[in-house]
Amino acid sequence: MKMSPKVESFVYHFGEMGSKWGFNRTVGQIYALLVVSDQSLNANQIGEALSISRGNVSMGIKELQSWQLINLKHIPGDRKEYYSPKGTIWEMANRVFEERRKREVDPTLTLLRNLQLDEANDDAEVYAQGKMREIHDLLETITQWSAELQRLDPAKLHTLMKLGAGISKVLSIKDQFIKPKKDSNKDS
Amino acid sequence: MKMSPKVESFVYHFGEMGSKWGFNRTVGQIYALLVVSDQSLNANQIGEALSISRGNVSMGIKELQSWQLINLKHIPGDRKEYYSPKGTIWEMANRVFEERRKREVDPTLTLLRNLQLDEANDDAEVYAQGKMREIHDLLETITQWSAELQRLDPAKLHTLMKLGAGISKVLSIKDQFIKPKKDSNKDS
DNA sequence: TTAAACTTTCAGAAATTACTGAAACTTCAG
DNA sequence: CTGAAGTTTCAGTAATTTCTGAAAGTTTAA
Repeated sequence: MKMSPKVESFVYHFGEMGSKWGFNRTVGQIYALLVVSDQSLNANQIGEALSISRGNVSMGIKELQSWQLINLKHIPGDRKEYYSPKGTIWEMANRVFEERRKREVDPTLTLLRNLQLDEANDDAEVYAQGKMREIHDLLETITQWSAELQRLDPAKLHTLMKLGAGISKVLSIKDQFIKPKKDSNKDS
Repeated sequence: MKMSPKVESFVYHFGEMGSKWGFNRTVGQIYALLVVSDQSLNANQIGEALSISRGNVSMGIKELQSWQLINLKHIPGDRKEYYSPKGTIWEMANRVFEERRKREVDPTLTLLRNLQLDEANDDAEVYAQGKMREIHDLLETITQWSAELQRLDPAKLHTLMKLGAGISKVLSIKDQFIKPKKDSNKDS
């Protein structure tokens, strides 16, 4: 398993990107390699292509499984396990967002809610709690929207997104239909 | 400068979060501290509150400036510089997205485009280029949408977001208005 | 059962990233 | 100017994260 120069630069670049997106360089490289390979690969092939140890491949695979990003396949007459990316690229992006939400955003929301419950002891704490509430609301809003995005059919959503107008036109249409209720959101 | 227990757990938590969002623990802590403080703080106060060295504070401040996340203020009769967070929380989130786009997504798009330009040498490369194109299109779509989001008035957008319906209703409304053109998107 | 073929685990080593603190630099009042 | 009050830089050190490879574990064909 030798990578072609194109695949190689793709894989190395996505190793670096991966490390900014929640998994380490090697994990990013393994996933990138699987995505651009037209066939499933076994652990030895992966290790050989990326020049990393067998143990490291195994850990990387495990990590990708915890993100639900890969499929495992058995080829008849071969005892090795073969790996391939699960779902489309779009589904992959969704899954990464979703997983990070669970791992990072949810615990933050819990913390912020708990800190709200504590009575403030002085003005400084009142101010701090106000800011924490702003952050809480922002995170919750983003979470809700992204949850709804994920409930849509990916192919349809993709088409809609590419279709043209973009979100500002969408929102202006929404505006004409959904009139703000009188004084129904005192906060913010 | 001693942090209250509430502020302390908030600050430490956001230090950890920060390290998953593109800056290191200390930078996250400094920003979190400034956000919940009702007054601007100078470098000594920050260092004391977080128990970090003067040099580290300086590096953190510099990093936050490169993300355009803080303001600098001079208090008459005091030669120290005082720092406070710039803009609202929502603007902060926008700025972080925007900055990461510039630093991470744009170079990726460039790479992917360059790899497209190279003629494929065999079937495997044709397959790989196809996948790279999918990733390119996904990133570009996300980029466009987020750019449009940022062009909207933040306050209005926030209100709209909290208003109710959510994106799926918005999209179904859009659907009724914008009919797909006949066969106009052969790709995807 | 057994043993060959494969996968996983994990302690220690290597690589990377972050932090300290002293020295260099800057600014400004007198 | 001068020097006191402040900020920044950066070489060396510390902390953290990642990787290796040998040993332990698992699976399956015979």
